[in-house]
Amino acid sequence: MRSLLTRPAPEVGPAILGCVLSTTIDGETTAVVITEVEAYTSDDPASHSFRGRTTRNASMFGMPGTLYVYRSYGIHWCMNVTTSPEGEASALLLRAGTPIAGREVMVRRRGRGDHLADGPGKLTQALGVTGDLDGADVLDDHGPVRLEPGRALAWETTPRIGISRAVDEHWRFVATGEVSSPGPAPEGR
DNA sequence: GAGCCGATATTCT
DNA sequence: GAATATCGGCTCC
Repeated sequence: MRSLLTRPAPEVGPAILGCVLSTTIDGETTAVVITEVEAYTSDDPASHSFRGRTTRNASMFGMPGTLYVYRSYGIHWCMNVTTSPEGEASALLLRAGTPIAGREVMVRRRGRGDHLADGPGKLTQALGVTGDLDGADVLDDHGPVRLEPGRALAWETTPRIGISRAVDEHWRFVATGEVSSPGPAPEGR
């Protein structure tokens, strides 16, 4: 898994779709199948790391599998997983997932029963991810956030969302078709 | 279902 | 002082 992540984000993106992302916060475990990501590279004008290392984006320069959590629009948390070798600031923004475990916990955290994790801010809220987890290693089996292999999914690329630079790079990867999963039926989109 | 708008923190100009 | 890797609630079809 670590070697998989030690590549540029646009290559890792499609492989991450279908993987299982789980968190254990305050003894409560939740998990989703990743269905939507965006890639950001070190020489990418739209990336937080483009202007060099700062206190906020330091985790982006860490080893592959490092979690980078930042606050978006002052209100929401967004989570990334660092790719590429240490020192190279390439990362995947995790945008959405399908709940497969701990659904009740997500509903409580979100304060509603639908649209649990179909957006970047919603995903972090449903999983209980906050800035406290910035810098965690997602490949640590005993860590609070874990990334595990899953089923490969069909996918397509689209332009990235909410940015103004390098809009022509189609580095948003969206899973298409059904996510086969145990448990309650996943919500649609 | 699509489209507008306010909330709010951190960074950069 | 402006911009931003967003969301939820509101309106108006």
